[in-house]
Amino acid sequence: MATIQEVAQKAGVSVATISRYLNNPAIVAKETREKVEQAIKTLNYEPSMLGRNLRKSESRLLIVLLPSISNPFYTEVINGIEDTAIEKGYNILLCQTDSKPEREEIYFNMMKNRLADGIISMDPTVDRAKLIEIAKNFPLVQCSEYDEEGIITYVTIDNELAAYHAVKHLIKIGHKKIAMINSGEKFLYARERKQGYLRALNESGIPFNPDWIFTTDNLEFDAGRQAMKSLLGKSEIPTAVFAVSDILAIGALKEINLKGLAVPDDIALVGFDKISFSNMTQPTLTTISQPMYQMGSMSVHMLINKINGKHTESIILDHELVIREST
Amino acid sequence: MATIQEVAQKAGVSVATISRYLNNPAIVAKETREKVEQAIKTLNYEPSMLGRNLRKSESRLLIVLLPSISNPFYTEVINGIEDTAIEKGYNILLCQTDSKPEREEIYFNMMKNRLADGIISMDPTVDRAKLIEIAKNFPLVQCSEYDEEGIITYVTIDNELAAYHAVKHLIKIGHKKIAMINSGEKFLYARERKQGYLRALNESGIPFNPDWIFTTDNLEFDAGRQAMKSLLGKSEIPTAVFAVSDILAIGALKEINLKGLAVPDDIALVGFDKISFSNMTQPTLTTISQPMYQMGSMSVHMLINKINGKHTESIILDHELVIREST
DNA sequence: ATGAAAGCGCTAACAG
DNA sequence: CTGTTAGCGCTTTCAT
Repeated sequence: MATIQEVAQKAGVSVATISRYLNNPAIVAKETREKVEQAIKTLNYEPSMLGRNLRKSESRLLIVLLPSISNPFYTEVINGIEDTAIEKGYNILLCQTDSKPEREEIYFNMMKNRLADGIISMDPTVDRAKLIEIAKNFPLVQCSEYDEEGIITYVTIDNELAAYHAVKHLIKIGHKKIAMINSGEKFLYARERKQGYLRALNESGIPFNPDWIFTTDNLEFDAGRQAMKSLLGKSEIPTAVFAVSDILAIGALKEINLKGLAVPDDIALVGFDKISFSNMTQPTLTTISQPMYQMGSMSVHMLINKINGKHTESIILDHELVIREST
Repeated sequence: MATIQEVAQKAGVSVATISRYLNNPAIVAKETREKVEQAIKTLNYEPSMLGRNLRKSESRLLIVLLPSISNPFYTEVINGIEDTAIEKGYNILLCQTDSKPEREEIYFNMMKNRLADGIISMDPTVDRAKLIEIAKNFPLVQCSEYDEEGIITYVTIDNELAAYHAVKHLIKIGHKKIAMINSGEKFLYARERKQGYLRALNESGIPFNPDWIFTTDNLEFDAGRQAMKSLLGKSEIPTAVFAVSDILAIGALKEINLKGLAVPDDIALVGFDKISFSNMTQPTLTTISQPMYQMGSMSVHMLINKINGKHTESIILDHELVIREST
């Protein structure tokens, strides 16, 4: 591996000239430039990021913190993050916490150790106090999550309104017995979506039946099945279900099918996220689409602003109700 | 951000001592150690990886090259890679090529620029010549793919045998009209799986019907639907289908359902990969399970061996036929 | 057990 | 337009 010194020697110029050529070829004289190009080519030189990074005290790496990469919701957000990061000359470190604090610790330390220039946190289970402490000392934005205290810059959607739209849609097509499959209320978005659900019911004068809210302890397929199983066992069975994630809805769909019931004729179903699988089920799933790619892209812009010391406002993006076969 | 110098000054020792404390606390005297610990704590010192990396000329980063993170097959392999890498003190850079050469180029350059210590390539569409060139100059292993010339170390399964097992299973439960949904034969695994399909037919004296092989040009859900649509339009319709990926099989399932046919009664279906979604469909999918996690884990071990200059043999892992409701 | 000093590869004043 | 020089923060001989 050739170094900048060797190239300088070969080209008969100083290392500064090589560095200038690398960073701004225009400012070196045409004649010199040609000599440099020649030397670089014959030595097969590639500049070392290690040297550059130390000198500029930056890594051009962004940490993306998420619970798990296997959740299709995140994969689309990541696409937005990645494309924008590359465009801006950054690379991303995808960090799965699996909701384990010790993993989280590793990634926060990488930030402290200057291995990354900033963090995009998408983990809802992250330790709040630690996150705030990091946010105070390093560039950090939250994506799809946010802290109610508003200390941390974020990009998200209006979860209350999105849930309201979903349930309103079910009411509009004639449903009155509407259940909700929610995730734990320790999550802010779960509390907000429940509010939207309640507001929609309330507005239409439909009484709230606590029997029809099922709270899962995770967002996996099986949790959706269990939830539906429970709902189907109630004395009065709902005719429509709003699930706060497509995977939960797909689990519910499975259970409905197993019981010999049909969607949407016996039970209508609305999911959340518009993951690609939601279009592969039989029937396809009505769902709330979040602007996932845009969320990712925006977070990068905001984070890079922060890295460059600029002030950035939090932002709330629009969602969309996608009506398909399940309602 | 405190530096090692400041800590040294505060503790009244030399920077060398701080460095020793950081890397091997045992070799510094107990009394000095305490002074150092005190200084580190009061200054809130965190060592900079940038300095360390330059000095040791390593980045402790591994590039993982894959077509797309949204394919669930890769997510599980990645889990194996990530866990093992972290255990070994490395971090991973997940790099999606989207099968675009220019993206590939970026990541190869990162390697040349010493931003990573090695590459795990899982991309079947990678430019072969370039890959070999990189492999000659840098630590690189292939995961789930391999080059027939055998220059590059790899970890994979026996695709021919896996396909053979899948088709043999269909024959055993009484099928004779067995179609195959394959991906393009530019992919080695596609050619190998076709060989396995043919061998199984041949061994049971079932004549090969070229009408029943459909070659898709991608691995998406819609390609599976199109393939099935075509197969259902043939003069003679097969009673069983072997698809080389679960996503293709799920697409086929959708099309079968739309035509009012039932799986497995009218048509039996076997997929490949055992992605988590293959257990969420109605009916659940019979499939070939690859040891994805282990493949990821092994690749990291092999790559780190290479990084450390040790010789490493390629390896072929076992697959497993998982019989579920679709057959 | 500790310190002094060199240097990893690069960039950025500064001077000319 | 180009060269000289001083580091960025760390590790690692080589002495002591």
